[in-house]
Amino acid sequence: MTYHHGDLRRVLLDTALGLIAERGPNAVSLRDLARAAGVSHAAPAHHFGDKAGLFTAIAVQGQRLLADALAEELDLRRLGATYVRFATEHASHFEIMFRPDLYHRDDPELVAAKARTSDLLRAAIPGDGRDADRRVLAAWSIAHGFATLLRSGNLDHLVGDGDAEAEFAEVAELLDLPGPTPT
Amino acid sequence: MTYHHGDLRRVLLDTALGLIAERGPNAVSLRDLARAAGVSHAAPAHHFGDKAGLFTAIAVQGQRLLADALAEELDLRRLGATYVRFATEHASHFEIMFRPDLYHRDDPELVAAKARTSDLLRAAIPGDGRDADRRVLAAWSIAHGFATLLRSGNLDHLVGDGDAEAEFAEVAELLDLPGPTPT
DNA sequence: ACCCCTTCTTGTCAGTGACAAGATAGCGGC
DNA sequence: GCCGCTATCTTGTCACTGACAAGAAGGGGT
Repeated sequence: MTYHHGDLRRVLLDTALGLIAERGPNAVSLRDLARAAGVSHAAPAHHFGDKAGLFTAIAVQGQRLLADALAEELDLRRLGATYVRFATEHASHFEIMFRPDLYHRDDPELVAAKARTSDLLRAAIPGDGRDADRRVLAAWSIAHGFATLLRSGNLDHLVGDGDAEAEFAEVAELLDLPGPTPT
Repeated sequence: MTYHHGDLRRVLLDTALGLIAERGPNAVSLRDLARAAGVSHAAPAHHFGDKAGLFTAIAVQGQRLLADALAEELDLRRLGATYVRFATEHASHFEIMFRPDLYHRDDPELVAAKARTSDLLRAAIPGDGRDADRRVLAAWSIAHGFATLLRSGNLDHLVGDGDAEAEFAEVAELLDLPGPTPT
């Protein structure tokens, strides 16, 4: 229990997410993390190899969570809202996921998780020509842009506090996308 | 010339932009910057006070450049393309501007520059009701999302190398926005 | 000639990430 | 019951970083 509690990796990940939520990724040090988890300053390095390794693990977890969330939404027009909700509910994950300079971009697990997310997005749009690609691009861009601007505090004067998701739903209506399986 | 060349601040800013372009903002240290500029390790601190102060100066410069670029484009539908072009041409600035954790968010100069950019965006959309707000939001989101996803390497399989701006122009057509001054 | 302010330097300190080497615990084989 | 083996975690150390303090160099005004 004391030396080998076997759960350290999970504890470290959870603790790291908490620290990131408080202070942002830049202000998190491996030593802070170790202190917060009550272990020695080199324990994190063993599990993640690197500081980038820690963030890689978080990015992988985030991609999987995002894919899971997207997989449950069938209506294309609501997919964007799901994306925005993910960005607010899993802010720490989202924060890391789109900062490739923080983690190991070519980690196999990460690449796989990312591919799954990307495939889900792609599959949500009917058709497979360049037009369909553009629709994927447009839908992803508007959702990602909204979520990112929101997180960086650039929309404070345009969007209220709790209703970000609802606000986005109305914004997304300006985008010309097909409804749910109109066949 | 040697001791007081009076241009150090500008030189440091330019050098910093170069370093950021090479290695990203996280990998830039004040001491690297000082070395690259050929001055002592504390010289940057004098001009910018802080590491965050350096990034604040870059963010201010970026906001002004962006505002200038946007001010020259009258056609609303091309505003997004201008935004995307700015993000690729001034990648280092863009990178910093939307990382509030890196700089002093409440710097007066920064707030002013940001307000000018925001006003320009706002003024480009006719009307002033909630509908107009939503159009601003939609246009900004899709441009920002596209630019951000592009920069983070998430669109590599969807968008070619040099034609990002053209590709975005086509994507943006899916957005329902009024043409240039349809009065 | 003097003062004063800005600009830049030298010196120093705690904190950080990475690495090396050692300690501890659990587990299978015999 | 004991021996090794390996994964897990600790202790010790190093170069580097950001921040700060104190001082030197230059320039302008009077």
